[in-house]
Amino acid sequence: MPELPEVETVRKTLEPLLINHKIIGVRILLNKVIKDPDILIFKKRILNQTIRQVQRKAKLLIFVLDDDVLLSHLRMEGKYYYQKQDDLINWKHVLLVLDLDNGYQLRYHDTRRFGTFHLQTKTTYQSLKPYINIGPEPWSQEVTSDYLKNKWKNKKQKVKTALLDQTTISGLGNIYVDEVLFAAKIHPETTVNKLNNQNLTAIISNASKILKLSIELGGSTIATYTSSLGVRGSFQDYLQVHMRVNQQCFTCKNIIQKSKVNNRGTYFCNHCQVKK
DNA sequence: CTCTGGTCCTGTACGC
DNA sequence: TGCGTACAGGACCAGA
Repeated sequence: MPELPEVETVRKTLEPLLINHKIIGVRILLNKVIKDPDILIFKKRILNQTIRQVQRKAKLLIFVLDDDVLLSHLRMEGKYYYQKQDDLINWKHVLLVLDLDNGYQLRYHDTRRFGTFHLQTKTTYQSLKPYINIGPEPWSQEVTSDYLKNKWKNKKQKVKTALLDQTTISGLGNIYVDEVLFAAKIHPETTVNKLNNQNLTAIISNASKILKLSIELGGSTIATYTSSLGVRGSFQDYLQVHMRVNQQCFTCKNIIQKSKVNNRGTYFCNHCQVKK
């Protein structure tokens, strides 16, 4: 589920619950979710640190502790539950548990087991993976049509693929890229070196607009069977193309198409979105 | 260097 | 009902 608006919704929900609570226990039920440091060091270092803030960059959650930051990436299916130690839960897909000093637990749940954690020091994490690979968010001052033109001038990548690459513009995933390209009237298979100034400006402004609107609406909830923290957004009701194959385009009434672009399901209107 | 496709996983939907 | 297959919102990595 989680692209930038969904992760922001999780951040906003978690921060007031966790702030100023100390981690007094840690349980790791699947070792491979901890990318660094080694498990034993991870457990020892995180213990007795207090959660001071919950931040976010693009899709990466950043739990700011006393000395370290805990970086959490939800990938496809990661969710958090905040429950008392004896509250019932289906433990099958819980991969990590933090015990807090107020009797509650923060439980990380991930059916597909793609999520990742890094514990790094506050002073260095911004120059290390995974943070360093995350480019600016669409509303960053840095993101201008000249910036994109420079990044893309010699590239033959399809624009859909280029926008999923988090190093140039961050925060968009498969849903929002389809929506941004529809709003910008650009066909997803257009190669990025063919985009003109107007196209680039339209990508930036629509990416900002769509992500901000979705944040206001609590993100999108698509095919989410378990609600984590009661987080259910409503942006899915405003989707123009994503998940609308064989339905009529709201703009021109032609039929929405679905194809694969670099192996990702891609929805578009081939009348409104002209290929260059 | 750029770009593509496979891969990590489990669960669900759908066709036969 | 059962089985096989395709697919799912992300990102990394090998290899062309």
